[in-house]
Amino acid sequence: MDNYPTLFPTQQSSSSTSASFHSRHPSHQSSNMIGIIPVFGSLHGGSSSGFSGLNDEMRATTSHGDAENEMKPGKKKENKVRKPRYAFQTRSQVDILDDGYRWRKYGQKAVKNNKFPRSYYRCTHQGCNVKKQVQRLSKDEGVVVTTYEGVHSHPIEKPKDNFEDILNQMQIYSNF
DNA sequence: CGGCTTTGACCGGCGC
DNA sequence: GCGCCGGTCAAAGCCG
Repeated sequence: MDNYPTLFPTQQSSSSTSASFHSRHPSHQSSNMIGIIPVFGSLHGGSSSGFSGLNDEMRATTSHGDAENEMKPGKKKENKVRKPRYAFQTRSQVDILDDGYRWRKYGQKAVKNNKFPRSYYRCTHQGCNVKKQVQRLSKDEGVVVTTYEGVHSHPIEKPKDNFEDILNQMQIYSNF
């Protein structure tokens, strides 16, 4: 199946699946991407990544999440399709970073070792099971970690064609 | 009036 | 077997 038509920051050719950070609310804060961590379904290694402090805080988030949606004991699907997971570390004053998609909040839980809660969002598009969770580091209040799970299979709901947005994307991509 | 946030309860897995 | 923990559901309320 074509579950994964496009991946994330692999190539710059797919601008549709990219993320354009812009706030819907009239609160324009300075958001500088200071780190991006592609998290795959292999966390068993443990110290495979060199993200010391950050990874330590995020371990609780990505600890037991490794495989696809259906992983039932006894009836494990041979589906080797693992859901891609990407963690974005962004410097922003606000938690809500609109990437162009429409998200619906479906939960909020307190995180251990963290004074700030974690918000769970889900793409409101029908058939799009992309999830995303936003967490703020207790150590650095100005750092927001956004973890995307899954890949969108539909165009971005863009309010309008803003060159600024596209420019913003390109800047983000050329940042690393 | 519709879509979305909120918030507590619930569930399944894992560790002890 | 029990309790903890992270993730999800769902009813009610809020806001445009």
